[in-house]
Amino acid sequence: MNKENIQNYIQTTIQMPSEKAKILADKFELLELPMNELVLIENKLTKNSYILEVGFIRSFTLDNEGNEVTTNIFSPISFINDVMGFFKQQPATENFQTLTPCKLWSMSYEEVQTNFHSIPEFREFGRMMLITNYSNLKERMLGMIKDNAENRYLKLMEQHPEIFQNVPLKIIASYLGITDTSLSRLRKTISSR
Amino acid sequence: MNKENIQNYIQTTIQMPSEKAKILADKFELLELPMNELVLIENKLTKNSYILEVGFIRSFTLDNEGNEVTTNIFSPISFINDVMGFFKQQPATENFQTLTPCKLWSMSYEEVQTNFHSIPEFREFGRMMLITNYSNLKERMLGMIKDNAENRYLKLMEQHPEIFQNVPLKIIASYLGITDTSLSRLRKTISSR
DNA sequence: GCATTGACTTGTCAAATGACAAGAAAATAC
DNA sequence: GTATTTTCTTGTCATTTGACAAGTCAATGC
Repeated sequence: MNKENIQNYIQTTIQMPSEKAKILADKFELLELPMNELVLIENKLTKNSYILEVGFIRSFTLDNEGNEVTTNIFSPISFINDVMGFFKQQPATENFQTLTPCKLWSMSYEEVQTNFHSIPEFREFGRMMLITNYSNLKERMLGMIKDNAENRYLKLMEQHPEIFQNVPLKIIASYLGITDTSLSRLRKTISSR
Repeated sequence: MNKENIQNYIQTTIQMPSEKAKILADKFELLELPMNELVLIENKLTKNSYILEVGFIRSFTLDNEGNEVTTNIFSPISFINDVMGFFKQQPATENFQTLTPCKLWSMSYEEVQTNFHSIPEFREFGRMMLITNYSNLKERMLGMIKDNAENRYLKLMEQHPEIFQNVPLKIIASYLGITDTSLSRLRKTISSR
């Protein structure tokens, strides 16, 4: 089982000897999922943490009218978790769903706890995941406030072009905070100039 | 100098002996500010952390059209900081401004670092501030997605009625993501039924 | 191949919201 | 007290956006 990518991911997140990173990487278990599978479910306890090596995953929740709203789209390599729920061992506040067949690496809550205690580098890795997640959330929040839909679209296009090759536009629209109809019009306007 | 409130705040955040909480509280320095004063400034390094004991503070940033957008409104007792900037010692991503005369308790970055190392309870307190902040941000994000302006208004009214007694409606409107005009109409609609 | 399904685009219309301006009300300064 | 400034409300109008429906296109299943 080739865990080189995971090892690299861990190592680029937190500086550590590559043997240490290898030991950590070895603690994750392979999980392959088909398309449209739920990885985490809202209101259910989060039992595992995941690293996404291949494929695309989105998180979503329902608004008060019952419409699905995509809150995030993850491309490889990403740490996948309802961070808050996991760290506090509370139910997840969102659903996570595969958008393509996915190759994930999984670690159970108990395993995480054990490794937190015994491996300082892992603790540091976990802390960094929390901080990164917070950072991303804040940036997204500010983006939603500061930019209009067109700018959000252009930014996503620039920062994550791979998403447009792999994720349906209606999901992307929902992530951008607009309807698929509006996104379609937006794309038309942009391409016509 | 009466630091009872601060001591209580620390103690309700993290369980600890009251002597410990007293020691921590004693490390904060009093700072009294008039209305409309900037506490933290966007793109400047965050030198201090604050606890707000009396008064109201907002955080805001500018959107791409140059309009001020209020991202948060803090009532006492709150921990006031650009958490991410402070922990990473990067420039703040938002401005923080007093909306009324304020009584704050301040601790410098160096002091925080020292206490982090020497006092485990303080480290724990800091970690809890990060988590609380993250939680709030996420809840706000989901609220912005799930609720319409009216529901956001009603929620704020319910959870923080004191804000309506102390903060101009135009600031509240901006926080709710609508114009002051729309908020005014919203209030009219609500009160007329 | 054809049928079916889902994704995407486009048109029409309605509703929500913002921009702007004017005026009322409240707070503050003098 | 009055004057001045700021906040808040309200009206009008334009723009944006969504809801809904119809139709195109592409992928998949049989």
